[in-house]
Amino acid sequence: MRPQLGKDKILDAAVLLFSRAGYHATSISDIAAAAGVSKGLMYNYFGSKEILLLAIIDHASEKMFNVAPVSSRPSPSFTAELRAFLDGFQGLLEGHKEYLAFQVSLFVQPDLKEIVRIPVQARATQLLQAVVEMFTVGGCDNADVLARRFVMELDGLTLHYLAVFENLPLGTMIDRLFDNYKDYCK
Amino acid sequence: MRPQLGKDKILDAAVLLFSRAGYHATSISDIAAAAGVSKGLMYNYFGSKEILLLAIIDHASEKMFNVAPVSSRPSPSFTAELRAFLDGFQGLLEGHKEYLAFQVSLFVQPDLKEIVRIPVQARATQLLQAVVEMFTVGGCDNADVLARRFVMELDGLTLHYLAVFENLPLGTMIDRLFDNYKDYCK
DNA sequence: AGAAAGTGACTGAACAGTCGGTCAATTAAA
DNA sequence: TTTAATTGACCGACTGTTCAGTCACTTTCT
Repeated sequence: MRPQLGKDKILDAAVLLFSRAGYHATSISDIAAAAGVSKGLMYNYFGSKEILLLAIIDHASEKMFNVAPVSSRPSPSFTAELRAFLDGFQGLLEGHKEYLAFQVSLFVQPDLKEIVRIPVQARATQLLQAVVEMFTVGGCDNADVLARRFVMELDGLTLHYLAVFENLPLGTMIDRLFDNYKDYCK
Repeated sequence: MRPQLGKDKILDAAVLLFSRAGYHATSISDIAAAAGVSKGLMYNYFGSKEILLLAIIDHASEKMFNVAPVSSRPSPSFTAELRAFLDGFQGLLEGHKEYLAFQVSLFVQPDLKEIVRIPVQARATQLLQAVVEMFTVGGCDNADVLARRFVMELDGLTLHYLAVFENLPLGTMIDRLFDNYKDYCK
């Protein structure tokens, strides 16, 4: 049987165009044209534009947020762990700026939020849990509360980086976060 | 009371529908119908949907973020000032949740961001300046840096409140922010 | 071996519906 | 009467979606 080349091409083109222009501003025709494929093929693989969106969230999020759980790696110290996490986060921000902005946009548009709520929220809690675990094995008091605040700060940084102040000194802000949290745990 | 003019009815309906459903998911016909007015009248006052959007930002933001500058009010103490600011912020979040989500959505959709960048960014820097001033008259060291981090945390909290975790204990998180920043200044 | 039958990835014209936008005509106000 | 406010039928462009049909390929039959 002939390999399904089209499906991946559609997926890749859709991620790119959705991230570049936004969900509503990107038409199925645009995606098909960018993928070098017919419009009909899209409906052969994905039943609708909304289903394509869900497929993208699975597809792209998996590649992106696939951080190994803290406990599975040898953790030399809490500060090293924290440093590594923040470096990874910085890399994520710098490497996938447009897609991250797109993902935020999904959650802030009522019509799209309804569609993507479950999978994205699952990813969010997953991330929160990973941070809680980092603080827990790091021996912090009130790891839950601390983790939530930490993630909140991370999201604030993300929002500023993505949208508000274009030339935010990302490295400096990350360093400041590191300095602030490194002494909270033993 | 004087009957509401067509222009205002359009503006109010547009704010409501844009906030409820999002910019792209709201049509001019929807707005006209909700305002009890014809579609043509909308184009009499606003040249296009984009211009209507800009008008809304002026209209709604003015009513919403019209916080008096810190220096014009008598400031009994920094902690009181901070408390008042945070209470005001909490009120803003609780009272205009949908509109705030809408405003965030504008900045995170590439096509809309281009349209609203200047006015919204002006509001953002205005808010940042107000916070800097609060920290400055409060006698903080590094008021600039502190203010930026404070605003970042505020934005993170906003994002969580708006989108991520629906039942966030807002009051508790605000209190925690207050406790954390109240001792930074003299 | 070769022919026939079958598979499924892929196409693109066409669909009904919606969109933002226009404008000559009507109504209300000055 | 002159001016401004307001209407709603109308337009072309474009939307997401459908589906009958094509064709390179594999499997089965003779």
